[in-house]
Amino acid sequence: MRIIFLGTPKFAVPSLEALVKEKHETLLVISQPDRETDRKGNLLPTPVKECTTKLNLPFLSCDNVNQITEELKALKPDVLITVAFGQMLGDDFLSIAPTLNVHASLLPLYRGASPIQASILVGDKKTGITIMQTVKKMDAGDILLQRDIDIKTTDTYETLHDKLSVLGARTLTEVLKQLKEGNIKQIPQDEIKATYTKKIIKTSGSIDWSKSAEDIERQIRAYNPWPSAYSTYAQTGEIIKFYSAIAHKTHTLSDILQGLSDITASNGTILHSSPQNGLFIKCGLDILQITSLQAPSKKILPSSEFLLGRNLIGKFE
RNA sequence: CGCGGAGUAGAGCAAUCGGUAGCUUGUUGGGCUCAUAACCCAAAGGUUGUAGGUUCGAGUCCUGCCUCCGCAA
Repeated sequence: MRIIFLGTPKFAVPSLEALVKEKHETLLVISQPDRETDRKGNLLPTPVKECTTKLNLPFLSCDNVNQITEELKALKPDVLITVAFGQMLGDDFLSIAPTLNVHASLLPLYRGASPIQASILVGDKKTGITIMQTVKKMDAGDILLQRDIDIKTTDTYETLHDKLSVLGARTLTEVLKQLKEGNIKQIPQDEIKATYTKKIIKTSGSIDWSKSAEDIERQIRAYNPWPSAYSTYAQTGEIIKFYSAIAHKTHTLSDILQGLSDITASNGTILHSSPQNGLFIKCGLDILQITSLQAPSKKILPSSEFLLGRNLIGKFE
């Protein structure tokens, strides 16, 4: 099929590669303009742009595709595909040809910018990919196909993102195949069940120690590696980032910690800290054991190594 | 030249005014114990990222370069 592909970040790359592999005719690939910079301030190409250079595909950077609808129409595409593109699409654009979107959740759940993080935060057992029609209302179009995937208790944003981006590519090729054969059903979304997710910002990572250890552990996984869950170490005022942790029931740990610390302390208190046993922090419910963390300007370290060089006392706020 | 931090033993960190480079852990050897991620003794392990400069003397001060990290999503 004749396809115009719109995508920007890493998530979209496997889908684009799949189109090429399935020998669809990729008329044009469009990304947001390059925005990320390295430490020296040089602009970095978007992952999709980088991929097109490698695959030798026609490419265009564009900060508003609604202004080039005529040019796109002239290419006579059969279908337009958006994967994490990042621009609002207007009526003119959507009238060019059927437009499909690859979304990383089981819609109508988690519409919006951070579906992967949302599914981990909530503690869902499953999430998945939805291929749907792109309409003006965000992520609200009719569903063409869904495929689900288990969320493991060890999955972080990064691992789940990578799995879903591959699943997204596979699901997309399936839909295109069905579309070509002309036997595809469209199922409207149940608006009542729709939920929405916001764009993640830096401060989303701030830890509220009055939450349960389980909730905080999921927050750590959902925001690993970015923006990462963090908290202020009261003793020095430094922001410490947390990358992995284990939630323990208070009653199963009280034996281990007995005599070492006061498990009735306030939320955020460091109950125990030693290279041998690890780092334990009091939460609103139960106890969180931090297993890897990072001090400012330092590397991410397992807690055993982190605690060799410095002893943590007091509390996090 | 976007702003900031860092580089010291295998690993993680100290080193006050510029004056003997230490600590924890790991490794190796020995000892002890019913027993441990236990305890005791000993040893090995460093061109302090790199190239220069200042100095009687530089981990420390100055300049260039390399590498890593945070901010900027």
